[in-house]
Amino acid sequence: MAVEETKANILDAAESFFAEAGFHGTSLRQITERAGVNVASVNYHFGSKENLMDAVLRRRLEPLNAIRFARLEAVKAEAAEAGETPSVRAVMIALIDPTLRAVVQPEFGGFSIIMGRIFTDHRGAIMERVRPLIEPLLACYLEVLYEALPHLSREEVALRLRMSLGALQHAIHAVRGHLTDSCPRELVTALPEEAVVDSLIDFVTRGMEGS
Amino acid sequence: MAVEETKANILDAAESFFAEAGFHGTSLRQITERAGVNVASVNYHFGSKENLMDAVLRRRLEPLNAIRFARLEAVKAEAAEAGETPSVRAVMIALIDPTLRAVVQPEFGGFSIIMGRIFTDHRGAIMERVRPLIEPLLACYLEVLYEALPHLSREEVALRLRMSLGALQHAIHAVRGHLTDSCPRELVTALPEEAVVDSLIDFVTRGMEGS
DNA sequence: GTCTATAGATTGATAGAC
DNA sequence: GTCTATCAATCTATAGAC
Repeated sequence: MAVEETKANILDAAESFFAEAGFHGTSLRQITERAGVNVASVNYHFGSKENLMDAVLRRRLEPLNAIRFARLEAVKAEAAEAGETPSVRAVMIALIDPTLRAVVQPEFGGFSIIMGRIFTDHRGAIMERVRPLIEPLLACYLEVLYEALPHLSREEVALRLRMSLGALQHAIHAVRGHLTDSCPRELVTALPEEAVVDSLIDFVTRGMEGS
Repeated sequence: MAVEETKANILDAAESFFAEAGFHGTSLRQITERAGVNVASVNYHFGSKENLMDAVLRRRLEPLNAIRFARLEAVKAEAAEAGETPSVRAVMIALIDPTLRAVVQPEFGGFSIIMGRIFTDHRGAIMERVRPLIEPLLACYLEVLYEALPHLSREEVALRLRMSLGALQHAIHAVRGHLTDSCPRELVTALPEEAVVDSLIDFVTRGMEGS
């Protein structure tokens, strides 16, 4: 088996198990068995279980963040060309649209579940390793939102962004739950992906802009 | 040591460890050591580690849910007396106000972190055990919201409630992060509890009511 | 009810043959 | 690069003295 294929198989298996049972709830033996590789290969290719989790996250987050940065730059450029400040709605679309669309792709497996869990994990070594992947992105979006909402305090804008991220996270779970398996009935949406994207963007735009 | 005191000490220690490292990331030895009790006492008093988690959750959720049910009933009664349907805002206050106020109390320890993690866990034995504590409450709130928003489809209302719960969850983390320890800077709010409650209620009311 | 001691299984990581 | 074998540590749960 080619090296990259072996690594990809390990990453796929790890992603699904970490989503299902969490980092501590998953053993390397489960991962290597599902990946069809040897027990020792995780430590050979990744160094440790923790490094493996890091690789699982980076594989998805780095390309996704590149897109989200680019989308924000495009919004800023377009507004600058018109001599205006970007609209709140345009900024939120730049953040939400690529995120939700990426995350519902089947190959993203349990990534959204892992991220959702990490996002509510304030402690632990893993959060420390994801933080540098998230903070710069949020900082860029916040800068633009401060300009777009000059009548609000920075604290208020940051809190509203945080609440919007919560809405995004749960919307993702609502759609993904629909795609995957057993969920509390009330928490799964029967709406198609398109409808959820639209509803979410309207929801957070109203939330960000109000009063 | 009195029995109830022993059990309470175990529950306190378990709550903080489960919040810090998760269910699988916590050992009974860590819990019993912090609680100042014997290793065997968990199995004596609770039967198993999983039952202990169940008890940790019930201790907080059952009284909190009783309050949230009562608050909803009060809103319904008040509206019925005036011959109207309850306002969306009143319903969201009934849900959010007691939740956020309970959860920021110091004795609630890591409960909000545990709940946040479970809420994004669609699988696993623990979710199965929490579900009956959550679903009936959501169902009651949804019934009232359907009436208050008759121009929207039921799917749309349910999705919006879910997104509001996401906003609530992240608002809780924003305040609690402020009260506790290291968090990503952007994700912690410097605003006082009162301001967060107000901002959150405005945010979700706008989100639920729009278009 | 609380304790010590331990069974029995599983873990992450590594050493060394091929 | 992949394998087997294994180490040393850790885990949950329980048995039995007090």
